[in-house]
This record gives sequence, C-alpha cells and structure tokens, in this order.
Amino acid sequence: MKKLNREFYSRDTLEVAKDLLGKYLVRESKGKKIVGKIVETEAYMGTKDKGAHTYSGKVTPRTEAMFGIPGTSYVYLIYGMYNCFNVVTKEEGIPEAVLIRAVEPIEGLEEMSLNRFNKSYIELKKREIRNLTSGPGKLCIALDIDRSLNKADLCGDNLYIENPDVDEKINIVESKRIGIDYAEEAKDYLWRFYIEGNEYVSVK
DNA sequence: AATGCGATTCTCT
DNA sequence: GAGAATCGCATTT
Repeated sequence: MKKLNREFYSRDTLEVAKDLLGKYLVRESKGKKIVGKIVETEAYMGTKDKGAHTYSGKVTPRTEAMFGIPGTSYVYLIYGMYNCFNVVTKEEGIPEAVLIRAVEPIEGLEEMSLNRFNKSYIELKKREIRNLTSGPGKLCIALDIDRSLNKADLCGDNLYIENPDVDEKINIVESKRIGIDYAEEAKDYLWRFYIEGNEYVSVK
C-alpha cells in the first residue's frame, strides 16, 4: 500500500508537514499521470496561528475546507490569479493544514511543461525547468490543480500522495514561513520545512 | 453595497 | 529589488 492513508494525515500538523517531505504528490487527470516529489511545506496551525486563514476560528466559505476531514484538500485563490494547495490534517473540526510550497518534477514532465509554458519539455531553458514547480502557485499550474479540487479526498484517485519506491535520506531544514509579514509573532515561527540542498525549494 | 488586500509570480531594472 | 497583474473573500458601512 503505497498511498498514504487517513491515519497519516490524522496526526500533529507539524509532524505531517515534516513527514510529507520526500513523498510523491500524484495528479491523475485526462488519462495523464503527473508526479512531483514534495520538497517544501508549511504548517498552518488553526486558531492559534496569526498566519493562518483560520485564526479567527470562524467557518467561512473559503476556510470551510480546513475544518474538514484529514486527508482532504484545501485549495484557495491567492492574489486573484494563483491557486495554492494544502493538505488538511489533525482531525475534523480542527482547522489545521499543510501548504505544499514546492515539488520536484518526477513523472509527466511533458505534461507539466505544457501546463506551465505551453511548449515541449525539450524546448525549456534551464531557468524554465527550475521554475516548473518551485513555488505553491507554480506547482498548481504544472499539476493542473485548481479550486475544483477543493475538498477533494486525497485517499481517492484523482489527487493523492504516496510513498516513493525507495526513500532516500534527507536533511530537513526548518525556517520561517514565507509571505506572512503581517502575522506578528507568528511570522517568526519555524513552521516551514524543506529538503536541504534541493533545487526546487522556492526560497532558500 | 463598498472597500481593502493577500500563504504569488513574472517582468523588468 | 520593485511594481504590476487581478479577483474572491472577509470585513465594514
């Protein structure tokens, strides 16, 4: 059983965020399979986190997904044009989630390239290859993830996460989260995790 | 009904 | 390193 089950997600959010590093995010749509290795994550800790959408604790149309069952998705629109993909964790009613900030392209390179730059993978410049999936908005474009996948079940078949066949040793770096300067003391929490030395991490 | 702005990315300089 | 693009949501009138 390679696919991560509900129990994996039904744990402490910081643990899930770290354990997701090195796992394979799989997207199946239109008969195509796209796979990226998760290399960067951020934890958002519900009502005690000023950086989280759910800090107020109120259920709203946008944040409703974060209150859902662990192992489902929370996809939201940011800056009017980009989607961000999160994994809902902990337990139903506790609005915590892990933002997937970057993946490393593994399989379906041609499909990713077409989604991102509308041209073939072999035509990409080095810079474009590095920018395929090195950010939360970028990976959503590459893996064809949008808000139609909000509240999707990650224990299903369209979008899921699995263990790689051979897991390699990784060093995890802990650092401050990106883009939440308004979050007062919470902006300094070391709730961002990434694989040391990986080229696809968005901010080193 | 109106307002203000963001868990980003891209393109320039 | 700075500025633009762009719109749904949360909050305020």
